Amino acid sequence: MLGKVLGAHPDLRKDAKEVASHVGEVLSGLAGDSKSWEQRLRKIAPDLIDEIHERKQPSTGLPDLEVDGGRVALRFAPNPNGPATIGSVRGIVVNSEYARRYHGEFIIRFDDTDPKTKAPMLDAYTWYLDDCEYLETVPDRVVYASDHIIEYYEYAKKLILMGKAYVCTCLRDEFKRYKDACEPCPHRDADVDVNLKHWEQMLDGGYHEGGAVLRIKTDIKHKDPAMRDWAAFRIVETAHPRAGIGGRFRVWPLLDFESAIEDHVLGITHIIRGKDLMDSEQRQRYVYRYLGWQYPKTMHWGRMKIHEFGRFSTSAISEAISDGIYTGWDDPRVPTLRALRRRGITAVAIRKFMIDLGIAETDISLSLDNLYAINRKIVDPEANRYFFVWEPVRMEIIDGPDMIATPKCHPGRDDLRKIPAGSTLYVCRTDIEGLEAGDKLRLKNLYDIEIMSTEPLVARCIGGTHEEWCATCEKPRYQIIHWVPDEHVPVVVHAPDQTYGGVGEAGIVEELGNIVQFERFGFVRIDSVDAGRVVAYFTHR
RNA sequence: GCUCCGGUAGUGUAGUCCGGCCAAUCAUGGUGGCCUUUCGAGCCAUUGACUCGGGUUCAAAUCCCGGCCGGAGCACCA
Repeated sequence: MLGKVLGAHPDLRKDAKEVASHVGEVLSGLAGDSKSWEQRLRKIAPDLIDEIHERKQPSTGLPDLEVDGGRVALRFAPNPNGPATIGSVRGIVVNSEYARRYHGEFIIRFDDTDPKTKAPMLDAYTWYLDDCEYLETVPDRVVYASDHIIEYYEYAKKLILMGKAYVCTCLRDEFKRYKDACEPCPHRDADVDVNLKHWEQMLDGGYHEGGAVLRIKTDIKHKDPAMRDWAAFRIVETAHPRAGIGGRFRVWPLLDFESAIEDHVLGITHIIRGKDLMDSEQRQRYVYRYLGWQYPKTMHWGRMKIHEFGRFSTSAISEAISDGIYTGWDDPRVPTLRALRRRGITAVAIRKFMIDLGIAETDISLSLDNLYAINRKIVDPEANRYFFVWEPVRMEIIDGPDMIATPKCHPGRDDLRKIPAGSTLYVCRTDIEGLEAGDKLRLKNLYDIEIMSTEPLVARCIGGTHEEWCATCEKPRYQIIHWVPDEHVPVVVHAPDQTYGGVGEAGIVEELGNIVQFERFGFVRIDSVDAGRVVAYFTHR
C-alpha cells in the first residue's frame, strides 16, 4: 500500500514515515467485512472491482522454463549399473514433466561408458524402461552412449587438430602435481601431429590401461583446480556387457566428454539435474566454446537425503545384495523404485512427490512420510478393507451364535464381505494383553463379549448382533477390536522394519496384486497368493 | 588447501531475479476437539520460520559485504 502511494508521488518519499502512519490509519478505518469494501469500491472505482477477487496464486511445483527456440528437448541420463533409485526417479519425473508441459521430447540416454568401475548391468537397461512405463513417462527416444563411441572419436580428433586436446602419458599423481602447481605437464605443448600419432596409438593398443589419456586443454592456471585440463578419454581393457559392443573398444570417453557431445547431437535444450554436476557444466563449456556450439540451459536441484534410507549408492546396495543382506533390488528396505512399486506406492503419488519438491538448489533431508501422505490420499478411497490378525491368539466364545458377519468392503461403499463366524476366533495378542476376566470388548461387525478367562482365552457373547445394536437406543461403547474366524488363510506381511506373521480373512486371496487396507494395521499390497498362503508388502499406515 | 552452490516453522515448499500489497504460502508433522462398530483415515481448531552481524534505503526474507553452518567438485566414476 505504502509502495503504491510513494510510487505515484515520489515527492512524498522524504516524508515516508508520516505517510506510513496515515496509510495505517486509513487501513484500520477499513476494517470490516469484505462485502462493505466491495460496495464502496463499486462506487469509487468500478473498473477495479475484478481485482478484489484475484488471489495471488502461490506457485507450486515446477517453475516455468526459459524457452526461446520453441523446441524443447530434455533427457535423463542414468548409468545402468543398477536399477532406478529414488534419486533417479526425480530425474525421470522432472525432465519428463517438462517435456510434457512444453510438448517437447523426453529422451533416456544410457551413459554406459565405463565397463569397469561402474560396469553396466544388462537387466538395468530394461528395468529403467519398465520403471518409466510404470511412471507413465515413456521416453520418446532411447539412446545408448556405448553405440556412439566412434562418433566421440571423431570429435576427439577434431579437437586434437584444433590444438585443444592432447595425449598425456603422465602418471596420475604426476599430473596432479602439475595441475595443483598450475604448471603444464610435458605433453601439453606437443605438436598436433605428435598428439595425433599418440591418439592413434591409444586406439590401436599402443598403450595399456592407465598408460595414456586424452585431455581437453582448458586453462592450466584456472583458479578452480577442477577445471584444469580435464581427462576426456582413457583406456579400459574390460569388455562391455552389451552384445555388439563387448571388446570392440579400448578407449572410452569420460562423462564430461560423452555428455557434452551427446547433449549437442541430441539437440537437448534444457539440462535439469543434481547440482553435483555444476562443475561438470563448466568443464563441458570448453568443448562447446571450441566447437562453436551453444550450451543448453541448465537447472539444478540440491542433494537429496531420505531419512528412511540415509546415504546410499547403487554400488553399495549391489554389494549388500550379493552379501545376502537384502533379498534383491526390490527388497522393501532398498531405495529403488522397484521396491516402492512392490510396496504399492502408486506412480501418481511418486510423481506428485517429486514435482512438489521443485528444483530448489537447497540440500534437503526429508522423510518418506510426505510420500506416504500423498499415496494414502490416492489409495484410501479405493482400497478394500480386510481383517488381518497379527500375533494371533485363539479365543473360544461361549454362547456365540453361528452367524455371518458382513462388514463393508469399504466404509464409503455399500458392498459387503461375508465372514462366517463360529465359536472359535483369533484376535491380536496386543489387543488382549492386560485384560482380565470381566472386561468387555466389541468384536467389530460381530457382537460384544465379556472375557471369562485369559488362560486359556475364553469369552462370552453378551451383546446382540450388529443389526440389533443399531436398532437399540442405548449404545455402549467398548473397545473395538477386529478378529478372524477359524476358517482363515495364513498371511505374512513384509515391512521395511520387520515381518509380521498372522492370519487373515479368506477373501484376501482374491486381491492378488491389489492394494488393500488391513484394518487397524495399514495399507498393504498383496504380492503373492500361493496355495492359499498370502504374502503382502506393507505400504504405509 | 583451492573452487562452486546453498541456508524461510520439526520436515519439505512458495515468495528472493524486478525491495514496499509478507504480522510471510501450501503440504506434512505436533497438539486439542468432533465423528465413527477399523484406523495412525475424515472434519474443525491450533502450533510453529526469514542463519548471524554490518551496510545501502523512507522501507530488506528480498540488494551489497563479512562470519557461521550445510553440500559438492579438484578421478584414467557417473
